[in-house]
Amino acid sequence: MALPDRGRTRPPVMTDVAQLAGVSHQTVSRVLNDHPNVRPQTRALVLAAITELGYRPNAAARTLVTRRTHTLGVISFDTTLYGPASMLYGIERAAQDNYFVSIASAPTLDRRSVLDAVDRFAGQGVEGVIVIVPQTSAVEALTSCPVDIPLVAMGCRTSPPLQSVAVDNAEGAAVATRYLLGLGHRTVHHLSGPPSWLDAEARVEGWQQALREAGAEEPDLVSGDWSAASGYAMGHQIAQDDSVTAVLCANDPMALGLMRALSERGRRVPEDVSVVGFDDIPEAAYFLPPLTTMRQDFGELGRRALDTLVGLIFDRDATEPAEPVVPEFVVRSSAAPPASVTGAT
Amino acid sequence: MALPDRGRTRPPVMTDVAQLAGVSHQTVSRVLNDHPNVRPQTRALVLAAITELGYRPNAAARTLVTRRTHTLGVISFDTTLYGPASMLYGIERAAQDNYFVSIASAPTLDRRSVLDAVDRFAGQGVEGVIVIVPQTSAVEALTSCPVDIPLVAMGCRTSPPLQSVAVDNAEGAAVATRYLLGLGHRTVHHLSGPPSWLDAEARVEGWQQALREAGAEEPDLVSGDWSAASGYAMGHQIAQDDSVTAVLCANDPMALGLMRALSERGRRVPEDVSVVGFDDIPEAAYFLPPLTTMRQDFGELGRRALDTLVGLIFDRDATEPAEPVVPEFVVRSSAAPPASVTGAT
DNA sequence: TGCGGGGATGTGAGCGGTCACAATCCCCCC
DNA sequence: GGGGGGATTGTGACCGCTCACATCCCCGCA
Repeated sequence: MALPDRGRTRPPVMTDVAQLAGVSHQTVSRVLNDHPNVRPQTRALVLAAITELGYRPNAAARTLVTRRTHTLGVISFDTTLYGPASMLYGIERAAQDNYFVSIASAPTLDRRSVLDAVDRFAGQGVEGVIVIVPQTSAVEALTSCPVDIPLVAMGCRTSPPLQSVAVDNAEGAAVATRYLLGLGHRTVHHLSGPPSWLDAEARVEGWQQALREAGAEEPDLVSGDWSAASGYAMGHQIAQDDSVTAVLCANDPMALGLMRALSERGRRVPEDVSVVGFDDIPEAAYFLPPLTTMRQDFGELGRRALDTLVGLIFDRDATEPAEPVVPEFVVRSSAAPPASVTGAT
Repeated sequence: MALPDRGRTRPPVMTDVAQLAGVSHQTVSRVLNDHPNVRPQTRALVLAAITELGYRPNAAARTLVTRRTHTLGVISFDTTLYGPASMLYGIERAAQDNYFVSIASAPTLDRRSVLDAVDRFAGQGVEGVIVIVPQTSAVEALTSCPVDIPLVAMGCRTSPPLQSVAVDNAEGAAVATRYLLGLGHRTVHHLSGPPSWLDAEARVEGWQQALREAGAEEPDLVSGDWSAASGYAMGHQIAQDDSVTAVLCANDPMALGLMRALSERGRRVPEDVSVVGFDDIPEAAYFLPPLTTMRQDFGELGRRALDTLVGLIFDRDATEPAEPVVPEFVVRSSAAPPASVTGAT
């Protein structure tokens, strides 16, 4: 299982550079690490030797003594989903200058599989881990994580001691709900995400609260699994109920599925039923009709997650919870006043 | 810039384990590496010491001597796009057991930025790199990559010596075009991807070839940038031309944008214009109307990319180009015979 | 009773860097 | 002309592991 002997000779090491430049290995090291107190002339000599030899410092050797890997791990469930993919992208963009980012997808989100992923990363020597697995089970597992490593959860609020950066899901859902109520709808139905997902739960709470504030009746909850397919399936159920005039969906794909189900049942959007999504995926503006939705700034979230993690890495006690990112409501045409208000059919 | 002193004492090392187990460090190493010739009793002793101490081998130290990092790098352009995200996911799932996968996104795909990414990875010591950046510029840069490292390009065919695993884009586009032609359309328009993207070009070729084979007139090419927004923008242009009855789009989001533009101009899909996409994103089945499209098996592609890369890592000369993955045509309802055939308006 | 030989284990030398510390060197000032 | 003192450079130890090799033990066989 050894690596084949690639290339002609063994790659140059620091001593080779030192020899060629006529200095000691330590001086080469100084040049490499931008130490002051190296004569410009000497530095130039070393630099020349480095390029001539095509020398590249050995990361493992350096790590062995500095104890820094400049690597962090990101654990995610399914990076094919727009949300996780965007967060991952945001993290990577933010980390690029200072860290390598290593990824791991947890096949399921039970305690075991999440903890295994953390363990794997710890074995690799990552300096910290960001977790995009906002399920209650995962969060519980992480809260009592046996591995001593800086950890940040991402996407939704978690309780201490587990640090997190979050979008204010509850507020987002509340704003959307109030908007629909404000349009004149008697009440708003909610097609939620899977029960054990924290952000799904937060959105449910926000929706409920807005309903309660307005004194509106709280319809039964219907939940999907984030996919358009589930939105479509549950959509048929929703479409049967003629009293439904407004539906808040927990993400955009489900809204898409719902709209298709609605259309198949001959119920028009927004004339008969108003639909609002969550996320603002790039395609949302081109749905038929264009989807009114709650935009999340995943890039910003990624940046904050990184900041928080770095804070944790360098100062164990930086435990002040970060402000949640507020989502932005994007009004397009999938939501409108109900027929009872406009007077139309 | 040193790491803070996390935890109470320094983590246990091999010698600690050896001492506790009453053996030499070498024996511990043997146990760790599943060497034969260790008495079961001794092995048990060592294992016990390991768990008692919570010992975890130091990856850097091991790498330093074995020269293996068990890490590979994936360079991608925008992992937010469905295609790249899925490929990345596929790679990660396939690699999980044997490698860590490190990611890097190239902000642009010029020579410089791609080569920088490879260089960064080389500095980290990855054993190989998979590149999901199928632009001509990137491929050219990679073909003459100065860094001696196993490299596999992903998504579309490249010319040797750069290895690649590919989807047969040309054939896919040809099949879709023939399908539309077979439906009775006089010709098929094509809303292509950006010019410098290899897979976009391959699809254009396939489309052209199918047209030529059928003796159909070849309309001017219209190209977008993969986004629904660009599909929408170009869609308006296409919608103006009443002679257009069938459009093959180079991916699904552009098809979505196109359909919206069409609908705004009062042209129905598929009655007035047939639309076919490419990729089969999970949402495609829920577009209005459901999109007929060419499905790509990105997971399989990821697996193959990994296989190829591993082949390259262990046997420099395994240079037989892999068979391209054939996409699967998925018929839904966005394409139909033209009005001239059905006799309707 | 002595010897060959293989299994089990120990010993010491690196792997390629960085760190702490020592050794120079140079310049300035008394 | 000699003594700081800072800038510059060199020396050797050491990070934690694996590798090559030496050693030791025990058994079978002559």
